[in-house]
Amino acid sequence: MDQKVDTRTRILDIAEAAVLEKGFEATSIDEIVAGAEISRGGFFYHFKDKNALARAMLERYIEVENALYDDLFARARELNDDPLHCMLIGLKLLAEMLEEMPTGHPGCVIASTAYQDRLFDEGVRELNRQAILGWRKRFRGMFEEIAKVYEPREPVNMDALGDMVSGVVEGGLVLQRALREHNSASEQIMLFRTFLKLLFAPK
Amino acid sequence: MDQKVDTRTRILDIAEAAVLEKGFEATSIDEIVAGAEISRGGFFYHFKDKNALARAMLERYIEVENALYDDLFARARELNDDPLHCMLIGLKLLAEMLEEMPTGHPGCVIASTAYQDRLFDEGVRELNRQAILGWRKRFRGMFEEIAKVYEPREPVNMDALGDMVSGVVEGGLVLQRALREHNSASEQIMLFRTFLKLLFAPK
DNA sequence: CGTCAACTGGACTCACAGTACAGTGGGGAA
DNA sequence: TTCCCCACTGTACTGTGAGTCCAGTTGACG
Repeated sequence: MDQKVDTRTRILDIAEAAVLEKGFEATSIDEIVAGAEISRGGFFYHFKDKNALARAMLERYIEVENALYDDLFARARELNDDPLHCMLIGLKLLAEMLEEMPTGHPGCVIASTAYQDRLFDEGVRELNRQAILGWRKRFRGMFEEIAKVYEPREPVNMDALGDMVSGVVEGGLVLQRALREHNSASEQIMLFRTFLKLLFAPK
Repeated sequence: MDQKVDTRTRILDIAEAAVLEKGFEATSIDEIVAGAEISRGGFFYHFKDKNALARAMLERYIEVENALYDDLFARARELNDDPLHCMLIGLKLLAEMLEEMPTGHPGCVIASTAYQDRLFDEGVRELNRQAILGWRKRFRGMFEEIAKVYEPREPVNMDALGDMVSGVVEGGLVLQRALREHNSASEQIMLFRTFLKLLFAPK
């Protein structure tokens, strides 16, 4: 079924590259079809419409992103057992990774779909929402571990702090795109890291 | 020339509301034309194409946003002369204002255009860029004033810290849109405020 | 040998952006 | 009073891209 590289995956690969480069709306089906060397009929055989494509892309993105976070913080944990230092190392690794990514980062697809809202159906929007809620849960858990060891210097809402990881990444990517600077996102993450250092500083 | 409400302004008003609600691409010219009660010819008399409309909208947005910041921090300054407290009060006011805005905040147009990139011409992109650079300058100046009085607890890049205001707002608005929660942006600003309190805390 | 999944290819419809241009109504300058 | 021009109206057209429909082809497998 997928000896060479199955067509569906090839469509997603081509679409992914195009969307990261110029956005979803600016990417035409004809273009994807040409890139994947299939017919228009072939495209619609795999995806009911552009919405179905968006959904499939988002699903893949979110999986990749989650795997990336898993890997990042697993590596950080190997380097240091302390939850705070693990977090700080993980964020450093994330910042470095973002600087090395020339084109774009999966995260930006979240913002992209969020801002083109009505172009997508409820399924896509809900997927988006669940992804962010998943990251909230993930990071809130980590922050709670940290808070057990280091009492926060100021009271903070742990859900909001969890969201701040996603928020800083998304915001950084917006800045990066608009400014045409390639390190804005990593700079913003490093500032967030400074925040955490101060927030959980031992007395 | 503009006794009732001149047509150009009326077009911009209608377009603004529609774009804030559902995004630029999802807003058709026919729809704007119907809303403003003019003919298609009338629209193209005022705007060469959709790009020109985007540009005019962005220009207006950026002006409004700048006026808003001027006003906010002027009010903050009246309440407290100290640069740090002025900043903290200003951010509080901003957070409150964001919570009261039901639909959307001008800022989101920045992210929106940043992510639909190729849909717009270089003029629009450059406008976007200059707006963010303007805010960087504005907030960097304020942070430098603060740093003169309160030495930062950790070394920070002042440009990046200036950008962080825009980044946190943009990121917060992305979260807010995606999560369908109305207070994410204000929560994120309040966390950023906590960061500043810790960063510039007297020893 | 038949059948089913995975396509190809072509001919549609529809919506929307954008062009072109002829005409019109009203207010100010000559 | 006339004329002119600004701010439109209205119609008709082109082009592009999404999406539909469907008849036909090809190759793997039972």
